[in-house]
Amino acid sequence: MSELKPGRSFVSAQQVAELAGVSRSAVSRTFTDGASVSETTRKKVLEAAETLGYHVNHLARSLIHEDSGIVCLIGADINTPYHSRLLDAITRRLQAINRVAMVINTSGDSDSVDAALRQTLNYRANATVVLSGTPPASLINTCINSGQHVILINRDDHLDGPENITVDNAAAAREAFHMLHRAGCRRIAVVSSQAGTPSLVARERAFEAAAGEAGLSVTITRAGPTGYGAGFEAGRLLLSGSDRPDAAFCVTDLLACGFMDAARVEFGMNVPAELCVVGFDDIEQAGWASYQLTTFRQPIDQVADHITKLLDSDDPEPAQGGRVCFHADPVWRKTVRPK
Amino acid sequence: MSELKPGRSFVSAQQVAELAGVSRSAVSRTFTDGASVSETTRKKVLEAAETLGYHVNHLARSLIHEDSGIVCLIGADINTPYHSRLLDAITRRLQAINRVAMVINTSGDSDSVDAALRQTLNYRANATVVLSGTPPASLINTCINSGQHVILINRDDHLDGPENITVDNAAAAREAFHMLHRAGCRRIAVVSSQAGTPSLVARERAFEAAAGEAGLSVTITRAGPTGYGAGFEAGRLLLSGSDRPDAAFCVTDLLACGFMDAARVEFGMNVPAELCVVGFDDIEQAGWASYQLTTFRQPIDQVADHITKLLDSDDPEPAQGGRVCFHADPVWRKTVRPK
DNA sequence: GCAGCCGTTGCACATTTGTGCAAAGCCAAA
DNA sequence: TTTGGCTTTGCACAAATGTGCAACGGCTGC
Repeated sequence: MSELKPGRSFVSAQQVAELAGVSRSAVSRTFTDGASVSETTRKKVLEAAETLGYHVNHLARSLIHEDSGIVCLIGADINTPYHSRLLDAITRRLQAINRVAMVINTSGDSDSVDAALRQTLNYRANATVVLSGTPPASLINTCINSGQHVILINRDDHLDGPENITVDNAAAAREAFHMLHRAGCRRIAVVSSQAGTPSLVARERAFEAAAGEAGLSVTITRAGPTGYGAGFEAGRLLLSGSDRPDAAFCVTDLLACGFMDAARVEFGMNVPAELCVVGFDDIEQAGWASYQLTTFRQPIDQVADHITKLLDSDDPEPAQGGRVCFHADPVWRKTVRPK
Repeated sequence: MSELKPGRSFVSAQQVAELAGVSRSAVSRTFTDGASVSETTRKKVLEAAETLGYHVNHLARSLIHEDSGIVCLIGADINTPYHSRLLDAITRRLQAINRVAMVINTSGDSDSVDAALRQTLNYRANATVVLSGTPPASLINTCINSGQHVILINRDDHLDGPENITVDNAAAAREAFHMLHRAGCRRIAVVSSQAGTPSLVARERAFEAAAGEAGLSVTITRAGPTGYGAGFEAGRLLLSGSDRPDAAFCVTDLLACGFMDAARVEFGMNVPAELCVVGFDDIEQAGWASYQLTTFRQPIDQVADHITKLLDSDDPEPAQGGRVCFHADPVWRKTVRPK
């Protein structure tokens, strides 16, 4: 008879079996879908499990199956509106398909992406979703060789091997330019950040190229990290000069909010009469009455759905790897003049 | 000789041992701190592990030690500024003490807190931190009996057993009243939500009580869930009447932002000249130039530090269970008239 | 050269679970 | 009653790891 002191550690199937008067196998089969147990023993086992507070040890279960049920989400800046919404959408869907999310926060030191990917491997995660940051290729290969899914979001590097989910930043940025151009804007600024993320760079480049095709040149300002403060600072710099821009494409809604606040509070400007603004992401604040920001909606639900499809083993027709690209649709609000 | 096809599954210590020409024990000891291995075999093992892409299986390791290194974070609305910041702070610190965070999102169905707590037990989590929601007492007891830490944040129920971390909502709400009262406000509204969370209720009650002591009565409006939209709606309702309030205590910054926007955009009111506003949480947006909201700062870092202290086994003097209460300090900005 | 000591190594067992295989039990039909 | 078939059950092994114990090797001091 095993020790039965209830106060210290987890209950094992052995203890349940002894209390129920059956073999440990019977306990195991009771908690395994599709296994053969008679109704009477099942009942005895469930009752014993209930009184002892037994819960199947998924760690041990994962030793046998190759499926741990764990999905690692690696990302930085998860306190940011866009990232936290993405995290919310993904975790919710993962639970719906019986996976559990392990979140690794790579804000802070730069080499922590390495450590994060190693954790992923240590815990035999079923898949790894990289929301931001640049993981070293060697570790990615280890993940894939070990049979893990690796899903990169908004990374244009690492072409082969991992599954890539991207947003068509270039198309949206071109569309942003034409929105502003059609509104009559000719002195257009681009407000970006010093982060240099592939997404942000793609938006800058495509916007600049579209402007070039229309015979316009743009000035790009990168006043700090991708956030409200950098947008505000960019506004202060750009609008204090003699030839103010009449429009700005902010590569992020947070930058746009900061930029608009600088324009209105520091310079008393009227948006969109004197200054048109277009953002990117469609964070919640973009819809607030103080901003009413015209922007592009990140296809967060589509991205999360696609991840689900990649990982759901019960899906009749699971999506296959490679590259997927979703479109970011414009959201018309009030920071661009109509017509 | 084990199968050595690299393309399918995880590498085991056995395979590393065979390649390095040592026993499996030597491999295990190489990756165990403080175990006795000679420098030469350690080197051979590390080299073999590197070429094969070996990573210690933490699941198997956790079978032996009782320490899985996993900490479950259970919460809803993680896309909200306050919750996402809390999540960010906690995950960051957990990694610093070699724990990994498993996030369970309980937005959605109401009974998902049960399921979340069961997951916690299934994965033998070292500890469970409940950020929001009301877990059933029976499951909490199972967690504690199994040797888990259970940490409840901002829950005033469940007094014994789990460790409680709370914020002194009542003191802050009283202070909020006196700030408004001293500013000369006499027709004060309380803007709350239909959520009925213990924190929110505590703020409402304490504010109302403080007003009562000063001989004032307040009207409480609950126009929807705890968010910008409900604050906006509350503003619309409260300010359209004939006797407008001259101040509002919003139990959340999000509500305050919505309320202010309604006041300014829908009614053209001037804050703080005609209307003083006090919020709670000190989310990032409270500091934006458009709001400059006077509010109370959630002691997020203190809470996260305390959790760390509770869980860090290396800590020389770990904090002991029971109840801890942190103070929410006022942050003076510009939505309350000075003097 | 030999005894003693210390660092290193391998064997075997422990952790918890799922499952193939064979035995056993049960029910019905002949 | 016996036989056949089907369900249920227990044994034993598998998964990957940590570790106590004993053995082994090498080094040093006498």
